[in-house]
Amino acid sequence: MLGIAASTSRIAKDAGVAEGTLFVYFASKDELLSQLYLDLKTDLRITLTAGYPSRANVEDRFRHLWIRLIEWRAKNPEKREAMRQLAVYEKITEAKRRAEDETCTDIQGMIEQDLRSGALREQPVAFLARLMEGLADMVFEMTAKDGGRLDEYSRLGWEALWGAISPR
Amino acid sequence: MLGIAASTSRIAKDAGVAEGTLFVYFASKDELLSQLYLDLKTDLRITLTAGYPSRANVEDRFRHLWIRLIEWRAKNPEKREAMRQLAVYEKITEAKRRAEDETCTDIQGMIEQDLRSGALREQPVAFLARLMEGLADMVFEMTAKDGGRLDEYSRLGWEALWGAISPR
Amino acid sequence: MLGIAASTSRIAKDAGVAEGTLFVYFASKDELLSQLYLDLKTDLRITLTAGYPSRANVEDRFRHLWIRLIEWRAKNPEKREAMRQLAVYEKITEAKRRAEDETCTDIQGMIEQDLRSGALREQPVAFLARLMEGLADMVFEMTAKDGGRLDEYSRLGWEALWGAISPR
Amino acid sequence: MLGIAASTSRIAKDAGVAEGTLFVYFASKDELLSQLYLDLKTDLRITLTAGYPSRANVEDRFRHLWIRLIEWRAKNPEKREAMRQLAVYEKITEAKRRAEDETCTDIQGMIEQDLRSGALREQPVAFLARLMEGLADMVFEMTAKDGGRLDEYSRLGWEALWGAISPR
DNA sequence: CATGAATGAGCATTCATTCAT
DNA sequence: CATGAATGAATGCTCATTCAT
Repeated sequence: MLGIAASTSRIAKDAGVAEGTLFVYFASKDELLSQLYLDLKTDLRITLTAGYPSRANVEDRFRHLWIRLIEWRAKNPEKREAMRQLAVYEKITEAKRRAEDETCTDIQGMIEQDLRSGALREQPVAFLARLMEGLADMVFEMTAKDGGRLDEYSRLGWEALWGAISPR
Repeated sequence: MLGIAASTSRIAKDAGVAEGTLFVYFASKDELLSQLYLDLKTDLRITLTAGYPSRANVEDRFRHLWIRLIEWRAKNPEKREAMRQLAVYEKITEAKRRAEDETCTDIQGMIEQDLRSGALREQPVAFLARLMEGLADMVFEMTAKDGGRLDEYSRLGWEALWGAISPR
Repeated sequence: MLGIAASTSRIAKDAGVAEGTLFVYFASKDELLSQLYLDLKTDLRITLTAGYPSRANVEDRFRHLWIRLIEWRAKNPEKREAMRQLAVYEKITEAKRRAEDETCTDIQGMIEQDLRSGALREQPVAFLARLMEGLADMVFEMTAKDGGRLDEYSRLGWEALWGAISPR
Repeated sequence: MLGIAASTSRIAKDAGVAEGTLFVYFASKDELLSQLYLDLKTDLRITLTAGYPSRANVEDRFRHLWIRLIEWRAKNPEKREAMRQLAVYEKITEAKRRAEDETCTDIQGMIEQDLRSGALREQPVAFLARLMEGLADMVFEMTAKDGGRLDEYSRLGWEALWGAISPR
């Protein structure tokens, strides 16, 4: 497992190194988890950004981000689970702040124009970013409960997202 | 702290009882946490339901729920933090299922009519409930970061929520 | 279970009294166990003594004791198990000493004459008593392993016993 | 103490290692106790076997085993006490089975011929092995009570043993 | 006397971290 | 730098014992 619960010995074994080696590179387990969190976030950001249709209209551009986000989670359930656990782990606050800064900077560049032009409801970028995450969470939770139908819930999530961020 | 991370000895001390006393009432720590989760959820549900304006239009009725939800969290930050941690704790699944059932049944009664009449976008009740929760999370996270301005973010959250659940 | 491992709460429940009541009658668990040990030993001694054929020859008299002993164990496996556990429990030494005194006094009366007349090999009564116990243990262990055949092993045990205590 | 009653922290302290170190080598306390039991049994078997006079007559050969057994116990009272406690501990059954198999295989080789030739009364090897053990127990118990005189009781024990296993 | 809720010392076990090699 | 054996503080849990009712 990639989560907090994994012991350092387990992590070391999975990584194919000795237990002590971990502490050559990370001063503590929390530092290791911080780095893991940052890596996961970077991995996700790269995925979202790749092939971003800069020239499309705002709805299509957001739909692109949404679809990529759903795909990434569908393909990397264990990474998502790890992120979910790390997100509520208090001892890596600094890493979370940095990760959010980076995510926001990324998205900021993509939508600055839209916010100014009124194509999106006025709102903080961080709020918008979290909204996407939260809705994606829901999509997968609902899917897990029903035992399938990801497409259906993905569409539902998109509608909620677009309704929430677009102007009336 | 009221969260998972708290050791039994810490919980006992906070509760003003001996460590062993905990296990007189709960067979295990997980059972204790399950009960805590159910209690917190019930506490919240009662708050939301109190004074519900059954006769108002759907938007006003939802705004009531939203405002109550924000108020509850503002007044009980430690309860909210506990719920957040418990929500990602896997060993109390059964308790979570029951809690959700109860929440959904509650809300179901309130909005069944609206879903049928088209006053709300068609969507699972569970989805809608989680959406409210998720948005409330965001409101407080943003507030915490900015160091205040709850009113502002509460309004922003409400707009996103209403945009997400009402028909276009 | 009647053994040491049983908790006081379990013992109390089995006895149909409240947990606290135990300590009205016994100052501590060890005292309770001591009394249990003495009671078990007395129970056994009574069984052995009942119907003792005082007038028979020494071999028949011992065979009587042996058969009774085997029967008691066969009928009361849980009592025997309790005694076995108590026998290696260090904190009830005093009770064990007393129990042995009583057992020996009993047997002493039965065989004093035989030891003096040379009908039995010269040996301490305690030794002889323990020999019977030890051989009975063996009989049941072997039987348990083989899954039956108590008669067979009982006969084997008797032969060993008689060989061990009778003069050459 | 080397027995079951000893806590892991006590065992660790006696062994001169940290508490955690114990669990590097043994998955659980029961595994530790199992290994301890096997080691003790092996230690004893080696002692008994060393210098066994294969060519002597059956009585002398058995007397050799008996004397060695008494000597081992006299020299290693704490080992004997540990074995006595472990013998009634149910959670190491597998270890006990293996230990007995090994002991019996050992003795079997020594006396197979004698059983067949009628130089020994017909009986299971396990029975015979336990008989020796039980008698040795008695010898030491009696000695402990009287405060000495091991020689005297050892002789008495031997006579009982030989009477019990040799043909009439 | 009888009760049983409350206690807290004690237990086996885990695991992040250290350090001699 | 890399290793992995050793560490010991911390954890969830048990249970003999106490004591107010």
